[in-house]
Amino acid sequence: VIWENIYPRGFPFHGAALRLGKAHRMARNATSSTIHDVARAAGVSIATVSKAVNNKGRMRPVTRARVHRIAQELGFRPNDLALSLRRRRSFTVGLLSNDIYGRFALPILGGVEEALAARCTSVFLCNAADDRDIEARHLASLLRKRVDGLVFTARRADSEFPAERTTPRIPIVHVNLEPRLDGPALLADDRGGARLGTAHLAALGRTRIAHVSGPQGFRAVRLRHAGYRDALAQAGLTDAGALFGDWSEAWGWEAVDRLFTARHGATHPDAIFCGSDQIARGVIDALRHLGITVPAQVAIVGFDNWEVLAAGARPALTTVDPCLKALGIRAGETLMGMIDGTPEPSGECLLPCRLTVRASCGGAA
Amino acid sequence: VIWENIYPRGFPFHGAALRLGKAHRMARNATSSTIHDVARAAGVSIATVSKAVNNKGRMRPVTRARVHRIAQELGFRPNDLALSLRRRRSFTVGLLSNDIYGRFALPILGGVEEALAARCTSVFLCNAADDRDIEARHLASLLRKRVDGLVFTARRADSEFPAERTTPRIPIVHVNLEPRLDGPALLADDRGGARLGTAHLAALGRTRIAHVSGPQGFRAVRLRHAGYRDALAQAGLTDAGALFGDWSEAWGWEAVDRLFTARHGATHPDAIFCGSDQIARGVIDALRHLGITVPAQVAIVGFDNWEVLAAGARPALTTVDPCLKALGIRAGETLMGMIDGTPEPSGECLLPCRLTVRASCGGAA
DNA sequence: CTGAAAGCGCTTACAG
DNA sequence: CTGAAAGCGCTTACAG
Repeated sequence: VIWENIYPRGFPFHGAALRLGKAHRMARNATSSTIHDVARAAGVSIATVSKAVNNKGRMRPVTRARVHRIAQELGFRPNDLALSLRRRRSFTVGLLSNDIYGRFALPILGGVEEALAARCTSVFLCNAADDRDIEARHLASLLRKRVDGLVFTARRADSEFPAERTTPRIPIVHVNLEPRLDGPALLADDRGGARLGTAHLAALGRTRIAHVSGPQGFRAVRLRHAGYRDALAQAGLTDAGALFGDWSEAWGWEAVDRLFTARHGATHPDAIFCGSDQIARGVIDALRHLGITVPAQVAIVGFDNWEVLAAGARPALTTVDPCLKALGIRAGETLMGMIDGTPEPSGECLLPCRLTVRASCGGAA
Repeated sequence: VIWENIYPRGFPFHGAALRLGKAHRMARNATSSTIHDVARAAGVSIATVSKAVNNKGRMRPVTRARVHRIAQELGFRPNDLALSLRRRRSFTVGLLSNDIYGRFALPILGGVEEALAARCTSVFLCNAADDRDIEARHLASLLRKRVDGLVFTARRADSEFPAERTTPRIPIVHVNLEPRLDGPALLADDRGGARLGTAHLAALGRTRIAHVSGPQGFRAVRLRHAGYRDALAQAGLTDAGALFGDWSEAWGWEAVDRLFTARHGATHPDAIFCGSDQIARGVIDALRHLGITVPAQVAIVGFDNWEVLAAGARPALTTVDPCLKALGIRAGETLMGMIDGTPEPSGECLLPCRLTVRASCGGAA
């Protein structure tokens, strides 16, 4: 095929007749029609085309209509790159995480994307993969691309992320992450959520409520433990034991072994508030294995509302939902507000968790 | 605070001394220094700055060094918007899915992002959320942003996605999705994977291998079933029964009930090849509940290598890994190749699955 | 009602 | 060795 003049004015190959495959043509990003093409075809100036297609300014209705029609026929698609250059606003934001693969980043990411799409802005997805170099490169690239704002998220709220400490001069929001740069941080209220889950157990009449959670090095673990103790105190109950291990089902099995097999007598817990659904899942499976019925003998509450684990459990797991997607949506909206000029205080802002009631506590919703 | 002249030449407020808050300033995207600023400070022309910072052209080393230093001091960061406009290449691609929340989109997405980041191109994340309108809007936005290429992915390989049927004139690749527009499609080899899993069971000496899978409406279910039968035929074994239900643990429990409780005699399977890890998980738990030991009495193989389910199972699940992340990486590389001009045939390209051996079959790796 | 011109921030032949 | 100028594709005051 001979393509003539597919290179626009000013391009090195302009004017040459070149023999090119489709692939090559596509590589040059298939020069779609511009405002000049429309202007020429409609017999007007580019200024008029601009006003017409943007429904701005004043002109004879018939002119506007003709321009519209021709733009349509030519498949005219305004070039946002040019627009952004002029506007000094790209309608683009960067989402940077140290762990995009993590199960928890996903709903946040989806929420942010949803909120931004609703405000006509696109999001660049960047995974720093726990690598400082990659993180720096992503950040530099985002800044060169003139994103209007930045959102940071991480695997853990207490991550040392971003490592970069110089704040770029654009709005920033942190999601489920302690803020390390200027700008607000939206976090799930772990402590409040734990209070909610534990109080649910107490309200159902359980009096010997144990706690099985992850590594105490995690901020989330400490906060959830604190919330558990808050609720106990409030209900006038005493601590039936808090066990800390790792984030795994295996640890749930082991904890049950410690709580029910190794100990004896009537001191067994009648409820367990777990620090994660994974742990809760192990606990439930282990109890069934021991012939201890859930919820009749022991009621269980988890944390995370990780659908595949919680809904698949037998009985299905009642659990605290950190509402990560809502967090993402809220973050997206906050960022858009800042971009539009609404001042936002730096610092942490906690969003409430919700209890998702299934079958593992017996009580109905 | 009085900010003078923070608006560049040509901007409506240029030249005015304005009283503005920080938020407002940020909203205008904090006009960072341009090539003109550097040129002025260095006492050279912008052409020279351009050549200097890009290490192109020839000039006195001392000039280059000075420009470098000044650019550094001024925190000069080239504006990619301007660059892209000139180059007609944005170093940006769009990733559009009908289900970004899905567990399967995640590793694909991560793989694509990783491959593209390595080639200095950023990815726009777009979730169509099964909504035609949103899909169309995202697509239009991506095209206006002049992405260099597009990758489509979906919850199911046989999704009617994208709904849009007119192919944009830029490279496209489909990942784990039957192609509906021009361009190649990279898919996991479900049939080959199922063959792998079933053959593993046969090689271990199992002779009565059953199959428990999801809804037959899914392409993946039909292909995995076919692969299962391939392997059976190859091993000279007969079909010990294929059951189709839904993608849930509960269905795994029910299938076990049908296979082991409802039937009697010596005809029980000694192995089950499951169509998903979720199903396999239900099967394993149900077997344990019945006092049937895995793998001694019954060996299990799953499909997906969904870490949280497979590693958490007791015993840990041997399963077929569709290598989704590798698929994503490959897709990213293919797309970059196309953008650079390498022609790529349209049509499906299957990538091999791998067996991840854990404990549910007994045999070691 | 319509258009010419300047400008957004860059790069690249081309001339000096 | 260095710089003036044109051009990427748009928008917006301003003049006619």
